[in-house]
Amino acid sequence: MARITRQRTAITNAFEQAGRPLSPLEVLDAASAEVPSLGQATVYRALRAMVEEGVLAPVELPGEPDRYELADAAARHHHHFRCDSCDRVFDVHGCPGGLSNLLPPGFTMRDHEIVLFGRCDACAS
Amino acid sequence: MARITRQRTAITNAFEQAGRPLSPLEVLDAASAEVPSLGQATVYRALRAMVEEGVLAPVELPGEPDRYELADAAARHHHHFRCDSCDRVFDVHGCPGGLSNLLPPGFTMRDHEIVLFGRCDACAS
DNA sequence: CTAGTTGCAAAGCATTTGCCTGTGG
DNA sequence: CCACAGGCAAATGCTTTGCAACTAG
Repeated sequence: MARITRQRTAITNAFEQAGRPLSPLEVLDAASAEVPSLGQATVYRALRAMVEEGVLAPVELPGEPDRYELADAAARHHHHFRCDSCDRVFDVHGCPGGLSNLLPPGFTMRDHEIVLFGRCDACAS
Repeated sequence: MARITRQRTAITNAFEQAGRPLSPLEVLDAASAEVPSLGQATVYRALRAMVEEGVLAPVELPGEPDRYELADAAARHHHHFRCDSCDRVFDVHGCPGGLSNLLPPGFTMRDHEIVLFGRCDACAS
């Protein structure tokens, strides 16, 4: 099982304080404040381990490095919004449904991903 | 303007014969049959140039290298399907709509992307 | 001709791995 | 104690770039 280390705690804290999906670099920045010696390899290893443990869920966006969010936030089916201006990613709840109607004949759908692009409230003004 | 070379022609042919979004590697494989000396750098440079010329449109999928498709195919609004088994990507026409209802207050939507995951007809059997 | 294109190999980035030291339990 | 975790640096994989040779128009 996973050991509870200073680094791991700092990474978990970063996610709890952010409340939105974070990239490995964002995690490194945030957690470095708490554990200055934190290395990038540790962040990547911890993120992967935490995904396997079910603590984090990966958020893969088009044309960008993967991000991660706390698994409990991911439990409710949701999608993502990426701000054109500040590049941050936010959760979007709800889902249009009816996507399986779009499938070509013979195709079966296992899952889907929806990403919205635009401006967040802070950047819209 | 772009010059018409053997390599460029081979790349264009690859897209026309495929009829679906191709990754740079898939392009290299397909076009190498026609121009064996084709190098990867040439493929990347040609793809970028063709996107700028408006001949190709980029298709960015979560967690994967970019793919490209012919711009005329991209002109009609559509989305993509990625097969879990063969990793190929297909176009999916249609769109559920109503996505702007999902936006949090104050957010504005410029565009959206939908990706379906599952099995294509060839792999479903 | 001659500017744009190609091919090769080296350079860049983000991410992963090797290896040895540190440490949680 | 000692196996797992961390830190550093080297390795990897995909994409880009530098540069000399090539070729379309």
